[in-house]
Amino acid sequence: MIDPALPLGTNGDVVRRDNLSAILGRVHRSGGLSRSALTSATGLNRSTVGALVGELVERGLVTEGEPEPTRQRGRPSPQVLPNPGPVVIAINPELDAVTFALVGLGARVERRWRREVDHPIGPDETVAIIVETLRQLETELVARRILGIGVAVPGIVQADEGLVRWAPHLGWTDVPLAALITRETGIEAHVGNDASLGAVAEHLFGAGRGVDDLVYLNGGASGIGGGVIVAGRPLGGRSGYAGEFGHNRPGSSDPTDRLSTSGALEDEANRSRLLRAAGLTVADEPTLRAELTATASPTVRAELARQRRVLAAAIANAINVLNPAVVLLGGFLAT
Amino acid sequence: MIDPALPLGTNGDVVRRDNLSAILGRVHRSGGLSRSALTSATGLNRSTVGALVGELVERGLVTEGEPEPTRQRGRPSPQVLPNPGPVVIAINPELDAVTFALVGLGARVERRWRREVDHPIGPDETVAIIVETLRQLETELVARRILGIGVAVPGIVQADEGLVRWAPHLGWTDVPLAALITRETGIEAHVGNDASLGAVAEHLFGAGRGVDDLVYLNGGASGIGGGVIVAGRPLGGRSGYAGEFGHNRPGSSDPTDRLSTSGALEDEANRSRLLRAAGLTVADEPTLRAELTATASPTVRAELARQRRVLAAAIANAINVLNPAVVLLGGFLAT
DNA sequence: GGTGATTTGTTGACATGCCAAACATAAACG
DNA sequence: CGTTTATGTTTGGCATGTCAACAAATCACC
Repeated sequence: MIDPALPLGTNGDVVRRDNLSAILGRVHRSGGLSRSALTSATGLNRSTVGALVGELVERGLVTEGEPEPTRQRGRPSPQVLPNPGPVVIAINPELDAVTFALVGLGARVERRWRREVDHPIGPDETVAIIVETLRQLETELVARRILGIGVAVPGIVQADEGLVRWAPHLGWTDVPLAALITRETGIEAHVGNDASLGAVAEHLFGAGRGVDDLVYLNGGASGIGGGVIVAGRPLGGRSGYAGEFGHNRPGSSDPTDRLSTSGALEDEANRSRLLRAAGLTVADEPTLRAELTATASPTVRAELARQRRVLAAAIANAINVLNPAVVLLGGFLAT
Repeated sequence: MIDPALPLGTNGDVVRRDNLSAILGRVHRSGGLSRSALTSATGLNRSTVGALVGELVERGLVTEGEPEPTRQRGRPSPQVLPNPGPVVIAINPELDAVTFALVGLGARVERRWRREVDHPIGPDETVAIIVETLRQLETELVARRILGIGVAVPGIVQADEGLVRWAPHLGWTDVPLAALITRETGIEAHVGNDASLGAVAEHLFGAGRGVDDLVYLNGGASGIGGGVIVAGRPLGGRSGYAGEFGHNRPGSSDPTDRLSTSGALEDEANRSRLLRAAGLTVADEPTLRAELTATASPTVRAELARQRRVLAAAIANAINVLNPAVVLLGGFLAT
């Protein structure tokens, strides 16, 4: 009883789940691969892989297809493909709209749509929109198997509890979002920080594929969010609040780099400062980008250079502490 | 073959090793606990725990002792104690001395001694000192079972390869230290960064006991080292270089807080600045501490306050990113 | 086109490790 | 001193992965 969080013992069931998960995970991430590839990738026995794949087929999670024509000798190995049936629903509530996506195994985005909103919406209204949207899709969804709902929230989230602690952008505080959604829809729901989930996505399917230690910084309209992958797993911290790079105060060699009183990264380097410097009021990302690359204005270029310096200092700090293999920038930071 | 670092499959052997390790780890960390406590802590079956403990007894790693008198009903459960026989040798090479310790299971430090050196020593000389010291202890050690050697190096270390990449303090570069030691002594050797290992120690036995997410900062004579525990495991980063807080440049609200050109934490907050402010040239930790607490000099107090601010900014950054449950300070930082 | 080499799926025997249940043991309670 | 309770011990059973032998499917070579 000294340390309840210490690793527990392992028993047979755990092994099976582990191996099923290893197989399914690989199929999901690769979008389909041969059984023999699975055998060598997992280090398991041929017969074991056969049994595991069989179980996944039975459960309707994968299908086996024709072997890919290969120029190799030997008996061809059938492709193990993600079953197109089961889907999850991905939801991203933002200030101006709620975005939905229907995602199948293999990370295939089947559909994607937005529900615009003309005013900031609270949790209840968000859940109502979700319920309504699902109802509209009922005929389509009834034939499918819905595995779950995942919500990416711009704010501080306690993922294991499904709790939105604080989403300043949306004006939410202490919302048990996962529980609310599950109650109204009957579907298992999970909640996460948008930037953390972005980091996971980049790690599994994006630019950080195959890299087990990465830092992901995403510049949104209202701030800078971050996600960290450590040893292939998302960095959560004590209660899942990790990755708040935006509130960091990076040191810079030039005091004039500092414009805000706080000195926090997201106060120094942000989109609205760029817009202001460029003389724009509102602009989507491509427009802003074009303006910034085209301009010859020394003011704009200076502001760009300043933000780059601040950002670089913040990233340098992160690299010192986390030693990631790559640092990925998203949103306006990419610009 | 998409991602070789992904989790492999699990088979029977892994389960057994895992469970033996779970039991031994708990006994080691607690210094001894009852079999029934092990059962509930691991979640394994009574009979399984019995078998596992039996195997560990057979291997000479634990012993079973008299049950502790308890006021409970029921058959008393025997204590599972670390076997005092096997030991590891802990080594910490520093600028002025090499420190050795003989540590048994249960983290009992049996002996500890220093070999002073009057000049900076290279890797070969260090290994020679180790060999010589072991030879002196031969009569004592021959009866014991030496499980391994662990070296805590002040510098950047690639732990999995046993490689010291860069130890500026010692002047070492790219030293395959573990291999050298193993070659000369025939004993399995492991190498790690001193601050990282310090973090692990605090996590398992010290102030961070029972806490799975912590940051440990250690102020030494020549800089600031850091170690991070994430989800109960040391944070390594891509190649084990993580935790270099000392090179971070924290932002501060007051530009006058910045004295060095680099702005790096260990250039701003360090021991020699404190010594200089206090008007001392050399002092051990207690002396310095006494001087600092006793003094009323405004210069000294200002310097203390300044270092505190810089340190606080650095820690705040770390908290934002890592969300640890605790931050531990060691060395002069504690002062 | 046929034959052999090669790779991989399939099947059944086997080993291993954990669990569950029945029993044994040792303490506290009344 | 019997009952209750907690826990060690033993036995049998079950799940799971491995191994070896065999079958199937492809390529290479003649």
